[in-house]
Amino acid sequence: SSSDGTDRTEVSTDRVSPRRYALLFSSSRFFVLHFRSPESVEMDEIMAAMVLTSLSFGSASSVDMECGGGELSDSGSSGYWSWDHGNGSPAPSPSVTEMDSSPDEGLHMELEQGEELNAKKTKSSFRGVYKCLWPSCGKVLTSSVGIKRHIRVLHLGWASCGSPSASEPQISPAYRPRSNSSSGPGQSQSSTLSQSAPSSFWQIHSEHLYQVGGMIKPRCRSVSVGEQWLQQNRLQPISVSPSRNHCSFRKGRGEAKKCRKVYGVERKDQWCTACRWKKACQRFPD
DNA sequence: GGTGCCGGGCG
DNA sequence: CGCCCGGCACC
Repeated sequence: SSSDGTDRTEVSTDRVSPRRYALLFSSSRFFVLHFRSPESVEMDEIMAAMVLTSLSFGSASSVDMECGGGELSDSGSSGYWSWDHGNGSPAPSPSVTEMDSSPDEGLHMELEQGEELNAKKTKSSFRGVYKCLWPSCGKVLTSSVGIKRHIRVLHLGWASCGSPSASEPQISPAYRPRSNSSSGPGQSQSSTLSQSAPSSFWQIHSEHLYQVGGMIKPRCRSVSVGEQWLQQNRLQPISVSPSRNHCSFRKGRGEAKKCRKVYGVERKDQWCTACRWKKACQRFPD
């Protein structure tokens, strides 16, 4: 459904602190500096998408403003966001909390020691000001939504947030940066979008999607039951052959005795209805 | 061949 | 939706 994307965006983190922004931005720089292959542009885009995704968690109201209210999607160039420092909107309170072992899944494992140091360095000069670390940009904004929009519009070239497939940002001409917004650095990069993603990023992204999807239990019963069965038997679900990893997967025989074995065919009237109807046994589930 | 049950048909 | 069954995979 089309609302999945936004739901997924709003779900998990309202606890991303400004420090987390700095971490993300610094990691962006990290990859920009270290990958100079032709795929670096793709990496930049995906990284920026991740940054945007995380930024959108920063303030719950910003998500609502964009996805719910629709101001952004309708008039992206209406100057809703402050493009310079003159707005006077209060900078986000730098409530720097210790980055504990909160379940931050993919993002956390991206941040390793070196980047962590870099992040701390960034954070020291990070007093409520958001600096775009896009290569050769360095735009400074005072609000998270501003920087978010900045990256989205200038560097990604897309502004809609309701796309169900977050991995496919689309270039929307209506949201191209205006001539007076800022002298467009990185415009040449925003013109080429690609579908392929570097494996590391893609793992994070797909894992996130997978985990979110896991909350919505798969409709196909044989998958979930099959996974339970596999876990009970200490087998790796990954070892399931790809030809039967979807709804066609048929779980193996469970160890539990079913109505047929317990009562026998001659006392079929004592079976559970599911067994009588040759469905999955409800009385003795695996 | 027995068993469990998915997929689908029927009323 | 209740009921039934063909057919398949597992044992």
